[in-house]
Amino acid sequence: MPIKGKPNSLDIAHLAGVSQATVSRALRGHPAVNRATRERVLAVARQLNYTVDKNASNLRTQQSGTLALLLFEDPTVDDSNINPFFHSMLGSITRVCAQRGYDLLISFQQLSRDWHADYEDCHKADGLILLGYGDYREYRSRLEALVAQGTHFVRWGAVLEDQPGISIGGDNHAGGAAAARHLLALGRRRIGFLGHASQGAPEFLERYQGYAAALREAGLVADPLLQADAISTEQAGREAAELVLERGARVDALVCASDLIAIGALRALQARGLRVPDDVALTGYDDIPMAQFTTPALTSVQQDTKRAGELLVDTLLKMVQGEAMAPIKLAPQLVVRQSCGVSQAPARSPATVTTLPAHGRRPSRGARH
Amino acid sequence: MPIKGKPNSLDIAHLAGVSQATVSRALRGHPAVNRATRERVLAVARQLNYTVDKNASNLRTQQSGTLALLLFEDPTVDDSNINPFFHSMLGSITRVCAQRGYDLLISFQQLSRDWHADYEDCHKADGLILLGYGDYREYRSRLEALVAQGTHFVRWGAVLEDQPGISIGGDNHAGGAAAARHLLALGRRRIGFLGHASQGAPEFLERYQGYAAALREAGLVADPLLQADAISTEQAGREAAELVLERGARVDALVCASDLIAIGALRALQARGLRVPDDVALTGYDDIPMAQFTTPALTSVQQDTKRAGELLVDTLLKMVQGEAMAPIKLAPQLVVRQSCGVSQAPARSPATVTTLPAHGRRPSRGARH
DNA sequence: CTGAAAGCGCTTACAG
DNA sequence: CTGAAAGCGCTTACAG
Repeated sequence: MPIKGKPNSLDIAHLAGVSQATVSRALRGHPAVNRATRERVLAVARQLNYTVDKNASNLRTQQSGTLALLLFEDPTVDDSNINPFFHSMLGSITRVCAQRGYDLLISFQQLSRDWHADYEDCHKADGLILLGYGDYREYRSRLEALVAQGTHFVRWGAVLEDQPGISIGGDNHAGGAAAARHLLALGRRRIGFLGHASQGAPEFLERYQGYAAALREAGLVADPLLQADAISTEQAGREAAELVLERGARVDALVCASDLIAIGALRALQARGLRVPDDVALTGYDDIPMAQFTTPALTSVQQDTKRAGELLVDTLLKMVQGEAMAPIKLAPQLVVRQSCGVSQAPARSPATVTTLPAHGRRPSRGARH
Repeated sequence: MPIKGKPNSLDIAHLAGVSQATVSRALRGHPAVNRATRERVLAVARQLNYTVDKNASNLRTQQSGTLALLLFEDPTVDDSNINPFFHSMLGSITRVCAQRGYDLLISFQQLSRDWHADYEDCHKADGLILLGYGDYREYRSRLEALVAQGTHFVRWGAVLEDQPGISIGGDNHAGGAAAARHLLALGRRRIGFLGHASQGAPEFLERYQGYAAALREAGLVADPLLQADAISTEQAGREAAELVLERGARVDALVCASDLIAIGALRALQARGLRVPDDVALTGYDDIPMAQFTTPALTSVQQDTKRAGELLVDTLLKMVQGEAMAPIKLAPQLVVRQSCGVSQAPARSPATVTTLPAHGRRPSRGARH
């Protein structure tokens, strides 16, 4: 065997005594190839450690067998600390891609970069998965550009009306409502909300609206004095909690738009000598791994990241194949721990999990509408 | 503009009134191109939203501008739970790749899969970054195969003598010793070790050896009754702690080979009614985010994942360019929290950090040997 | 400074 | 069932 670089299909052809076209067919399992021929070719290929050059085959077929995951982060967030919620999404997406035989390209983009043309246009990926918490108003126009170019993409985030492209997200309204109802059922009445309740953060806004709706159901009104904006970081949570406390209004519970916010709030409360849950009860959102280690352990709204990853990948793959797909909302689950005080449910396991019906959308497998 | 698919360089050439070769040169910033010509080409390209087809250019140049990150996990680990330590490595590697202008392909491989030919051979990546905790004996032969094929790769893990390829890793001996010395300084004498102390897990073995060396320095001997094997999961940690306790030998401290093991041990101890740190002190390893949220917060040995990511990527990139590189050991830091009891150091901040000198290797920037 | 031409390694109609 | 040939979209000597 010559000690040249990687062998190509012509090398295999010579050694197997067939044409290069036949090598290609044999390797791809083309049905017309004679069985004996195919086996000869495969044997030679294996012996030479031959693999098909992806650049060449992709160029020829005009597809890449690769998906790109683009993660946008709030620029204010510390570079090295990706939101833990995304880790679990990433793990799930990676595995599903592998199962489907696709490679995954990943990139942590800044909103400022000119990403829209990056991957699919240059044929490095067949489609894009967008993940992130940037200001929705800022990047909505980017989504429109992607749609206009015919780029295939799915996005994790709030599922809104009249949205460019396909979004898959949790039912944030149901999740926010569940957290608030849980607190109401435990007798809390002065319930605040920590997190951006604005158009720029539609997921948080929906959680806020769910929270407010639950209060209304109970004949209460969401008190603006008990709400403070926060992005999804511990520090922002701490500052938001301090802001609410400084306003002096009575508060006996805080629904937080994320676990990181809740952890920050927990620290702020404890620093003030307030007891959680005795003085102020707390709920988080996402159920990141840390939630079970805080003291008290955090009651949180869990999103099914495993299923989310599957839906994102499979939806995108179908879109790449030309199918028209629809947005999907996933039902969240309330995970009850100790940060809200005694639950009425008998605490048999360390955490009690309640599945919530999705709000307005069917959460079932492959749900479309 | 015709509504055909993506424009190619010939389309640009026609519209700019130049040859296709000139378009290619202009786009790549070739110095010989006339300034006015280049600007005309760039203007047309921008207008048509043209991007170079990577498959074509990679095929032509025989390189990909892409690195592949292969993560191996212990097959016994739950699929959805990647070791949190790897998350932070992953974040760091991703960012460095982006900074260096490289794309990153990621894959969570099972050891069983035939990965060695996967990425570089088929020209999807110029080099491989290997990350993982599989059994070292099992995959050492794979590393040898990679070396034999001339594949460019770097690996995160124990830096051993006579190792195939280039490894970059923490100074585990120094880390294990630091944890044990800290406990010794606090008056503990019956110090155990939780984690695989075998050739199959060289990082854990080195930590164990550091621990044993520190005991020897203090005139003590590592008691086999106080050691139990564990892979890096909470459950394994719990079981290992239970095993040690069941043996009935007196124990007043446990050095754990990872934070997950320590968290499991913490739960096992507390379930038995033992107080941490009063009855048994505990140290972890890796300083994952959860370590600061346990009660008591976990004293741990921190690895500089940011720097590790930089070194992995930059070393690999140099290897791709033909440079010969050497292994690197990174100095770890002891992060003191509450799980070992009162520290002699005045606890000014919530955590006291001590940088340790690397053991036997220079930890300095770009260190080689 | 620019163009014509070769060629990277495949896949896939088109013949036979 | 198999081969000869075209062509995917680039980059880069080679001329001029």
